[in-house]
Amino acid sequence: MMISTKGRYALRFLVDVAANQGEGFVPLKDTARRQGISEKYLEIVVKELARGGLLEAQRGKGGGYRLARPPEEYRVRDILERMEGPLVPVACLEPGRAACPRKDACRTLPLWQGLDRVISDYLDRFTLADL
Amino acid sequence: MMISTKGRYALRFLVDVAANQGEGFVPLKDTARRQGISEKYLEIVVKELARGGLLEAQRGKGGGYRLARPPEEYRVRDILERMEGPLVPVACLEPGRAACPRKDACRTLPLWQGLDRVISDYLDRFTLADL
DNA sequence: CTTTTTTCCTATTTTACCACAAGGAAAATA
DNA sequence: TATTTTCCTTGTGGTAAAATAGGAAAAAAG
Repeated sequence: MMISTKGRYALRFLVDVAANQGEGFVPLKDTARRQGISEKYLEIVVKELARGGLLEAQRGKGGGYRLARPPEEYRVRDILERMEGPLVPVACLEPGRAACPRKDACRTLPLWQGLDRVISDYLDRFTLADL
Repeated sequence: MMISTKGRYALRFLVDVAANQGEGFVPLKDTARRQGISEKYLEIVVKELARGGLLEAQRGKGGGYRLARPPEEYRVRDILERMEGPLVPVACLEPGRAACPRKDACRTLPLWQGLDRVISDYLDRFTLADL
């Protein structure tokens, strides 16, 4: 599996907030109920989004979350990478990794590079506004 | 990560066998050495390929493995799915799974279906002969 | 028939991550 | 001051990845 609940919930949360924020803030509790996601677990996910500057938070009564920017500025790939780490399909393509000693002779490397490319390109074509 | 060492090793093993089988069998030990893979672990991977009919095995001296068919009849996707299970990017697309109750309202489902499509299409374009 | 080479089989281990659950502290509003 | 919300820490049960260990069974060569 490439995308865990962390990434999927993050996306669903953002879409829900985008759809339900008028001028104010959307409390996590409401989204959790609407989306049928465990409140406590969603907290973990959302906190990560807030730390990444994707969400603005407001505590206390009338508080909650809202998008930090307009929906069309959220690339799906950025959201997912924040939660999942790099979305490479195989370990040998991970950034910041010592180059594989067989990289020049490896018959399969080009295959993985192509796959990585295809996935990245696809996910770059979508923003929150498209959902 | 989408593809684990199981899938990657399987592919490398098959490529190595294809390249090194003349008329006879290629012993696992040799491939393990050439590819720098743990012999014992590679056994597990290869046994799965043999059970799936992708390889023919011969025990004893002069034995080893060879391809059951010509290289161009091995689709990369089939090889990987044998080792990894279904290659879907998210759990909700797993075959034989109860349909998600929100599937009609889900804003993100089409995104995942498209991603799944893109990945499958890419991996269907390659066979062992291409590597 | 014995030795060597190879695949075949079962079990165990280590490590890491996933998907939560629990309980409260701190802030903000009414 | 009471209530609502986010924030923070900690624990937990399950599952999978990536091996490792130790031998049994077959096949060929001597």
